[in-house]
Amino acid sequence: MDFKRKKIAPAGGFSSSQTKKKKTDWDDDGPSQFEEELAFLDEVEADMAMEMNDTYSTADVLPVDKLSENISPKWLRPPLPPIDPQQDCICFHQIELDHYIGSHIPGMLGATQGPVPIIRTFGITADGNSVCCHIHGFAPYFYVPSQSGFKQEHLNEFKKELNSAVIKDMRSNKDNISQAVLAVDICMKENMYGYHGKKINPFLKITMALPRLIAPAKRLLEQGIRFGTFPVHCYQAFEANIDFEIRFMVDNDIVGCNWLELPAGKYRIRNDGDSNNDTAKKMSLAQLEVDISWADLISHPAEGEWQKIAPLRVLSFDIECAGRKGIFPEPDKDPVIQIANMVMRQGEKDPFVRNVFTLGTCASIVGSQVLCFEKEDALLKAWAEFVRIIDPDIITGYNIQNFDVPYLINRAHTLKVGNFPFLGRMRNIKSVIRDSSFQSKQMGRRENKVINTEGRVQFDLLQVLLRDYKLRSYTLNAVSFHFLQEQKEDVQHSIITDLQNGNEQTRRRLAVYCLKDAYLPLRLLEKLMCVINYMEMARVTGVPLNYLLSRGQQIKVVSQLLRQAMKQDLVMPVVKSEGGEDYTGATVIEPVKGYYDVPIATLDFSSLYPSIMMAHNLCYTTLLQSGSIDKYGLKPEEFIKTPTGDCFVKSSVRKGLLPEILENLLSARKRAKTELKKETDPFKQKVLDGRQLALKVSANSVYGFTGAQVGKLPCLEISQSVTGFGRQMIEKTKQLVESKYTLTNGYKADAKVIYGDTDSVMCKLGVQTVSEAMEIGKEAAEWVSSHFTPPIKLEFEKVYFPYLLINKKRYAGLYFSSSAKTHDKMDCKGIETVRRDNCPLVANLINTCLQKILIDRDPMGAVEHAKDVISDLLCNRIDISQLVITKELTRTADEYAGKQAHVELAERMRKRDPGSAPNLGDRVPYVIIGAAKGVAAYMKSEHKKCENLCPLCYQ
DNA sequence: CATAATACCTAA
DNA sequence: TTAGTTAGGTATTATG
Repeated sequence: MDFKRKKIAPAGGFSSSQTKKKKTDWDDDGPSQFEEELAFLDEVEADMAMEMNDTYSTADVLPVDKLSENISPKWLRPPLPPIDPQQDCICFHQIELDHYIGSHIPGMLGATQGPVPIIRTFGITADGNSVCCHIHGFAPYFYVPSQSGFKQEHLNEFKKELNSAVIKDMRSNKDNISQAVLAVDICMKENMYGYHGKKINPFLKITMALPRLIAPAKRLLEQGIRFGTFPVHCYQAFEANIDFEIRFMVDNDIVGCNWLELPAGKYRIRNDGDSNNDTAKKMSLAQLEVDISWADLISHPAEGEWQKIAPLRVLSFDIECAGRKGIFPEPDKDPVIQIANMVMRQGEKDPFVRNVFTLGTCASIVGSQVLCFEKEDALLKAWAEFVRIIDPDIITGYNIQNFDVPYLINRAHTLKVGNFPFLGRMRNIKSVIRDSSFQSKQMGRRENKVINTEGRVQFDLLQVLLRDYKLRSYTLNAVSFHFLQEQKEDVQHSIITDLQNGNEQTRRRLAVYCLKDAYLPLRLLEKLMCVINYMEMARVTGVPLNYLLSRGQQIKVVSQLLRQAMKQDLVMPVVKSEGGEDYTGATVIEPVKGYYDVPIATLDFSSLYPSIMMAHNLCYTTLLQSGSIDKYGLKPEEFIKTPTGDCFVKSSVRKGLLPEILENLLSARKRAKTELKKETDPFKQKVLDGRQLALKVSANSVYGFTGAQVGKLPCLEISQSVTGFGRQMIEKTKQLVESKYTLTNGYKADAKVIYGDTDSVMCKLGVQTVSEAMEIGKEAAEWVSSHFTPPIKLEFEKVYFPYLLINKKRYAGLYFSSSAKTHDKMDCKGIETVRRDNCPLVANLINTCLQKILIDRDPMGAVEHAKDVISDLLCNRIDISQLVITKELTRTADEYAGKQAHVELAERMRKRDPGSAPNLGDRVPYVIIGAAKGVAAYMKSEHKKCENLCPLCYQ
């Protein structure tokens, strides 16, 4: 008998701590692979420097406190070339845009007295110089229809103010004011109110009337939105719930991360001295700080040459703290002992700055600068200065947003390091920690800390991964393994303090570990093309980069909708959102369950919901209200009735905004794809690929937006019509396929649609080979397409052969698409193998069984295998400590009242070691500690004959 | 003990 | 001051 316990390889890249190789004596080990990699970077750099001779002059040191003698010239940005404001234009790649309340600057548009709102944007020139630009004269506003209860005395006050206004354009349009009034943006803080019958801050009154923006509102009010859902009189205000930044960007055709141009003669450069008192003093750490009026600014659409990306500086860092045994480090008690930094220019391969700040001595590390400090406060002070000198545009790391940055700020506060919390680009703005909670159906409730770093975008890799990827584990180690097949340096958390208290060699070991933790996020960012993809998303949807990480899906659609609405002279109403009835969604065709040893052709509608909206012109502005048909005397050929009974006018009467947005997105995607094919430069290819992906994702989220009942502009008539059309289409597709491909029509067999979900049908065509199935599939797709309104299109996508249909939303098959000879992959949908709430043993077992069934075509072999594994399990031949189960802990332990195993476990972990206790949203690996009732009896019974999975696995 | 309610995660 | 949708399978927990 075999008494040895079998080792089960962990599935899904998860590796429990027990399986890791333990290094007990690090001094005896040679350099790790990472150390060699670091050393290699040094060599590469030396060669480059020889060729290019690219050292920067130290003359351009930014006016911050000196960071001892360790300042390296390569930390500095390239020196600013001489600029003649009358002759030279300045172009920069804008990466952040915000606003503040400041005061008037002579020569600039806007109110001359009192506080004025100023837009501020940061960016980088093509040469890598940092720019801070103050944009003057743009005022917040929203539209108020004159008949909606706006008091006449307000209007009179407005007129008075306007008559004395300094902006001359305003005068010529003053007669519009009685028709439509532009009032304050409610997002403005401090004693300013939107118009809700409340008070209006006087300074805003005189800056409000931007004539070209009155025009559409006026027309709107005169004509009404003829076919709009929302009659004007129903709403107090239009576009009152729009963020000021978005308002500015939309009105000026600026999209997130595009290039801005300051034309020669139109801007003023700020400088440090106070010699010139009509020029404001430089307030930022940017190399170039300028003022300009909003009307003078030129925005370049992200096309052609302006698709380029400036050499942005990306800083990745990681800190280590000396925690007490078993207690999670607390910033008021536990010191920061190391901070590792990696700085890279976007588009380059390797970081050009690599260093580590250590508390206490540390032996040298080839490929990295080591900066040793005796005192912790000096270390923190120096690091903050380092950040200000490096002047990063993007700050990244792993969980920096909720751990590293707050910890550093709190620690610096405890140690009274005065200048520490100035991590942004503004000299006078302190970085403070704010708590924010964000909840959405997509991501659940998420508590976050927010730290302001003006001009620098925080790009916490953990947050990116939580948003974009569904993973079994989100530890840096697991993530690195999953994407890079690489792991962290092997240092247990518990020994960090011991390493710190050791000698310069042990601290060196810790420093290498810390460096790798700063390096890995950079590598991951690169591998996953996060920066490029996010920038393309910002450009496509028009929102600033930081919105993409801090806000939800809706703002992206709102931004596009506003832009399109402006083109058609329409304004967006404000609706109060209230939860209501759910509407019917898609159809899932009842599956004919079974194992199919014949090819199954799969036909899909490509971008089903967007194409429905385009085909039928579904939009807010085309929806007809009950009674409108008679009221406007519409002829039957001028409108359609959707399956849900809602009516929309055809595009011949009025073209909808949503269809237009979708057409633009999809045609831009087509363009990007063709450009991608032509492009040979791998960097540009990445950009284009990121772009086409962003375009696809944006198109698909438009439907969701219309159905979001707690949202900015829900319209269930649209969303339910879309799903209604979808249901009709999949049903019709099934009928068409089954009626044409029949024996009587001369085909080999009667075709049968055995399954379908939302936009796809799986067809058994009665043919024996993959290539036949492909051929008929293609023909069928084309033929069926001809029965629908363009651009709706059914496409042949793939053949499954063989195909195992277990249930609705649960199937597996070998996927043939690129070739009829060999399968591309084994495709599993909804089965345990793709779910993250199973123990890996189950996932592995089922995966192996599926392979036996589909690849080896040996179902009985699969049964035998399952029996063997269950037998091993029941006879205790599997090391139970390897049987790791992971489950999502999405609620606080209290809410569960200790009723689920993983919650119980979380509580025990907290008791034993509060430091390692799981937090909200963490995944908790745990082992079986007791079997359920009935398992013992089950084990005693004839489990050898059991063909089902052992309940143990599920316990 | 049977059934309903709920949690979780996925398909599209 | 902010949040994309519905359909649906499977396991676990609550309830009579």
